[in-house]
Amino acid sequence: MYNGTFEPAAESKPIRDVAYERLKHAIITGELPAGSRIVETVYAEQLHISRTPLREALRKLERDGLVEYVLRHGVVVRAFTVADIEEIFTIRNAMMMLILPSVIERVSDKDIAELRVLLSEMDVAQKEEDCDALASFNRAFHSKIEHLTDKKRILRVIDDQEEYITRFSAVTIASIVRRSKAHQEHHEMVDLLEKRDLDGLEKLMSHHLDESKMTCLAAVANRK
Amino acid sequence: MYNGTFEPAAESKPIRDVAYERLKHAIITGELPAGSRIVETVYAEQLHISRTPLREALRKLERDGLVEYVLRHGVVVRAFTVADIEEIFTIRNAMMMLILPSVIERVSDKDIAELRVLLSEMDVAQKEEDCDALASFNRAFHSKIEHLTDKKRILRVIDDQEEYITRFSAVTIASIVRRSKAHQEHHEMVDLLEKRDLDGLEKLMSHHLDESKMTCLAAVANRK
DNA sequence: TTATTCAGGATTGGATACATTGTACAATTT
DNA sequence: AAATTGTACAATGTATCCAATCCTGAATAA
Repeated sequence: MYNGTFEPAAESKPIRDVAYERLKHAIITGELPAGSRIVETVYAEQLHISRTPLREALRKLERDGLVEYVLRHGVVVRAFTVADIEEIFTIRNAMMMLILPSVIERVSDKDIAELRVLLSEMDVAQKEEDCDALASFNRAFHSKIEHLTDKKRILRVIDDQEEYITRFSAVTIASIVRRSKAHQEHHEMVDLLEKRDLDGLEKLMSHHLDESKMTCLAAVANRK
Repeated sequence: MYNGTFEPAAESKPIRDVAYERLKHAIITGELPAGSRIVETVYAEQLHISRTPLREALRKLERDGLVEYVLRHGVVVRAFTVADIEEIFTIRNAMMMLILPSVIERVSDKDIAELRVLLSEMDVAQKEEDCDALASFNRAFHSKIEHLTDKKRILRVIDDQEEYITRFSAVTIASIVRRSKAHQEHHEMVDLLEKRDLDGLEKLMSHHLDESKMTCLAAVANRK
């Protein structure tokens, strides 16, 4: 009888997925700015992999719309215009309204308790003005709420769109005024969730996303 | 002086894209039913290509959500549940409402004339009960209207969702009652477009998509 | 009979080699 | 000098090769 421990069975992701995530992260954070050309041989070498898995990763990024494939020229990181940001938030807002009923319906007291824990961590980050921490907490907070839905496909659309704007989240959070207001709204959201107040949550969330969009647009416009 | 004709410069797509489209088509039409395993060597041979481009095509399908990747087992065609169809139509409807204002704003008399040409072709197909032709005309009709918008990202979401339900369009059109009603509504849509009646178009489109959803759901439920 | 082991084939993961295409720039021609 | 051609280099497109893993099923042991 085998009495040892089970090895995690080398549940390693394929290397192509590692490459995919690394590249995606680089694009989203702006490390790879729009217009950058991704030359296969260069990045294969840099990631210490061969071209085959790297190319598979590029094909995924292509379908994500993060890079553009130019016939026989390879891929180039795509640019984001103000119109893009506008649309992304529009989509996100509309999709959010579609899932909120199911979120209210499915949220448990345990979920709310967990959200409150997150909020208290965010309180600290807010007080200490730790924008990096706040950015990732924000994302976790919204993600947690969204994932309460059972509408997998709508959720996927939201997730996709959010990925696009992650690259701007740092910029958005830099605004002190908005940061404090948003933080307050996050608290209100959990209160409304606890009360199962769909109407109130819809209004607040819609407002919250609109404000976020405005700040984002302003920040991006300023940067130019 | 060169006086001949210009060759189309062999603007051939990469083989991986051909493979991608072929496989996508096979999945969408149901030729490759849900649950089918796609073995790389088998399909590479069948398409007379090597595994490399085929794998790139599979990675695209993976991001499309049409196939599922199982660790070290390759890809399997994903199944569609009733809930999926429900969500797909919900997304499509919501996104449609978001672009209609821009559609009304941008539609030209030339566009309307072209839509009427399409409609007259659809009249014939409708009269002759040529469901295949009607299915592709339907798609072309809706596609033409949607593409009048300048909201590229929202359009992309719509297109993505529509791709998913293409596999059911034949089923939907099979319903004689719905077919005739839908055909009539298509005529009304162009009338409303011509009048630039946003309100009317929103109502009609929303109703149209709802009816389409119902028929689709009924057809799929029956098939089991 | 039933459980187990182990060999062999099948399949995916990844790397490498070769082919094709495109680009840059120098050489040449007008 | 301007335009054109040619050539070398660089990058992508595709095929093939090898390794690692998984599955199957026969052979064997309990």
